[in-house]
Parts: sequence; C-alpha cells; structure tokens
Amino acid sequence: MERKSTNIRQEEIKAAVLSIIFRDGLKKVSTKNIAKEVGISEGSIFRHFKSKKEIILAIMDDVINDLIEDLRRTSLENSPPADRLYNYLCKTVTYLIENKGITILLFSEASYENDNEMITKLNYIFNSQKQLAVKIISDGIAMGLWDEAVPVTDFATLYMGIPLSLNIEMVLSREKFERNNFCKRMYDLILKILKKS
Amino acid sequence: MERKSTNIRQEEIKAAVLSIIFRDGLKKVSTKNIAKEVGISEGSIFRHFKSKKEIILAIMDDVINDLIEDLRRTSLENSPPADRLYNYLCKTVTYLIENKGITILLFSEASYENDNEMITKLNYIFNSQKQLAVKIISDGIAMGLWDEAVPVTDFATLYMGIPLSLNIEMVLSREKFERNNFCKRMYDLILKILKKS
DNA sequence: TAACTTTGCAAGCAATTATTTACTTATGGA
DNA sequence: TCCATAAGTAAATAATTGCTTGCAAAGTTA
Repeated sequence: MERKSTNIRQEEIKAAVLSIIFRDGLKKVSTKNIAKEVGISEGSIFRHFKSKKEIILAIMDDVINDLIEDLRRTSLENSPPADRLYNYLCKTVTYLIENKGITILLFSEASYENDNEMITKLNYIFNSQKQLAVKIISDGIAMGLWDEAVPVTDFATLYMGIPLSLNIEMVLSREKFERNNFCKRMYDLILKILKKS
Repeated sequence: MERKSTNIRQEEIKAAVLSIIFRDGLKKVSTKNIAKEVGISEGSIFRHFKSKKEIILAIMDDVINDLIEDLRRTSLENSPPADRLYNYLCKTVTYLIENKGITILLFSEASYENDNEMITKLNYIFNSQKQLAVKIISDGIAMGLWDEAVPVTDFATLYMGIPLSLNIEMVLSREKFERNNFCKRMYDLILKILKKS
C-alpha cells in the first residue's frame, strides 16, 4: 500500500485519463479504468478529485495554463509578426502532438457531455487561440507587412481549422500521421493569404 | 398503438438521434431516450435496427449517399474549377448547417467509441472530401488557372479545416453562429492561395 | 509515544446502459 | 375470412456507471 500525496496522484490520474483516451477512446474513461491505469483502487480516485468531471476540468485548466499562456506570450512578443505567427502555429501543433489524448478530449468530450462548465472552458481555449492569432495578423497589417484587405476574423477561423484538421487526422490514423514539417507546410500556405498582391 | 413500416421507423429513429445530439448532446443518445423521442417503446427500436451501433452506422451511410455523392458529382463536372470549388465548399457548409446533429456525430462519436467500423466510415467520408477537393484544384492548375506551386494535398488539409471550424463554432454557440456568407467568406480566403502571383 | 490527518482499500450503492424475453395485436395478401 | 408476418409492448436481463461507506494503516506533528 504505497502512499503518495494528492498533488502527485492528481497528476497521475490526469495522465491516465489522457493515455486511456488515446489508446482506447473516450468511452473507456471510466473511474474503474482510470484506477486500474494508475494502479490504485477506484475509491481512491475520489480522495483526490471530488468527481470525474473535476478531472476533465482540471485537464482543461492545464491546457489553459500551459498552452494558452505560452501562446499568449508568443503573440505579444515584439519580434516580427511573421516569426511570431510561425512560432505560434508550431507551438500549437507541437503541443497537440505531444499531448495526444488532449485533442480528442477537447473536441469530443464537451460535445458529448454538453456540460455548460466544460463548454465554457472549451470556448475560452478556442477563442483565446483565435483572438491571439488576430493580434499577430493585425500587428502585421498595421506594420504594413501584410495585405490590409484580409478579413482578420475570417482568417482566424480558417487558421483554427489547422489544429482541428490535425486532430481529425490523428484520430483517423492514430500513430502513423505524417507530422513532418506539418506546421511549416501549413504556415507557407496561409502566409500566401496575408501577402500583399 | 399506431404501426408503421420498418422503413419509416428507421428514418424516424435516425432523425431522433440527430435531434437528441443537437439538443442535449451525444451522452443523451440512449435507446431509452431515442424511444421516447420517436414515441415508441425501447424494445421496438430493436425491431428496426439490430443494435444501437447500427443506427449510427446507418446515419453515416446517409452522409455518404447524400453529401459525399453530391460532392463527387460537383467535383467531376466540367464547369470552371473556380465555380466548382465554390459550389463544392458551399454544398458542404449548407449540409452541415442543415443537418445539425451530424457534425457532432461524425467528429465526436468515432473518437468516443473508438470503434473500427465507425472509424473506417469516418475515414472514408473525410478522405473522399479531401480527394475530391484535390481533383478540383489539380484541374485548375492543369488548365493554367491556378498557381502550380501550390502543394495540393496540403491545401486539401487546410481546406478540410473549414467544415471542422464550422463544426466547433456550432458546438460552442449552438444557435447563434454567424453563418451568413460563411462559405463565400472562406472561399475568398482560400482562393488567394491558389492565385498566380 | 500519542494524537491526528491523509491515503488507501473492499464492498456496496442506486441509477443507467443496451439488449432479450415472452407475449399481444395490427396489417396485408391468399 | 383466414393467417402468417411485422410491429408493438412491459418487464427482466446482466453489465457498467459514478460515487459513498466503513474501516485500516501509513505519515506527520506534537
């Protein structure tokens, strides 16, 4: 009966959830299976989280604290907008590839549960990414580097399709997705929209 | 005790599933709730479908027969590629907006269940759309209308982000999504990538 | 050492799941 | 009109769900 602190167990539980999602699908994320994955009893899970929903919300908070805050910093740098946009996109892609279960959790769990708290968090994650992208593009246009005729919010909607496409490709072909230079290839494409003609 | 033929009940059951998904979320799609929505007993459902999974697969088949086959026709027309691309995109967008539950079903249920048969069908739906888009773009390039330097498969990946973005926007803001001219706006953006410089 | 808190477990909870059962009744062609 | 078939039901099925309980033992602080 090895004992670990709640902090550690919380991390183990969140990691277990993501592993199960990526390996077996969202349906298999039951408290019973989480317990088995961590190596503790089912009841113990409720020592560290008050409900299953709290686990999911905690993972979404991790995304906000890790990814979104990192993206915010990138977006607000004062390096050239082109560099910022490239880093911005690649950081997102890298994060999604390295935290595999997260993409499925984000884009499926909220529409599965239809839970208000989850949808609010997902909305924040999604719209933050959009708005921070808008910031970079607006800067580039204001600096006279990019085409001022580009509708920035529409562009941001199209931009958000990139991580979403990546997500679906990963769901459909789990391991063998061709991620080589994925962000560079997508970056080159969208840059053409921004270029002055 | 009104009685209807299996054909009719199957349509009612599929429609009920989509209604429940859009109104209450995927989680509420239980045989009990489907029965209530249709107005029959739970057991009756199994007179018309051999399992719940068969209902989902039947809806996916509808997408293949209705949307994908329509897109195939559009893609293979011999009208100008620009017209074809515009119609192609708008048909997809219109279909997704008019069949609300379908977007959630397609992009969430497969990753929820992690079922091979479902993933195979989703893969077919997704890749057909991609390949048919590739066909239109390749035609445009071959006719000397568009930039031959555009990497067509990368472009198709970016293109697929459009329906995916639409899906997420609809999940996040159910009714009040600004769908006005959505396809025209997205079309104008991606056309800039294709234009010769 | 004593007292207290935290972490652990096995067992049990009520609720829900998809599906099957055994039986009834309506419909449509002979 | 007869009768097989198709379409309906209520109720029971076994399995699973998230979560709670009661109690034991490990860690921490005094």
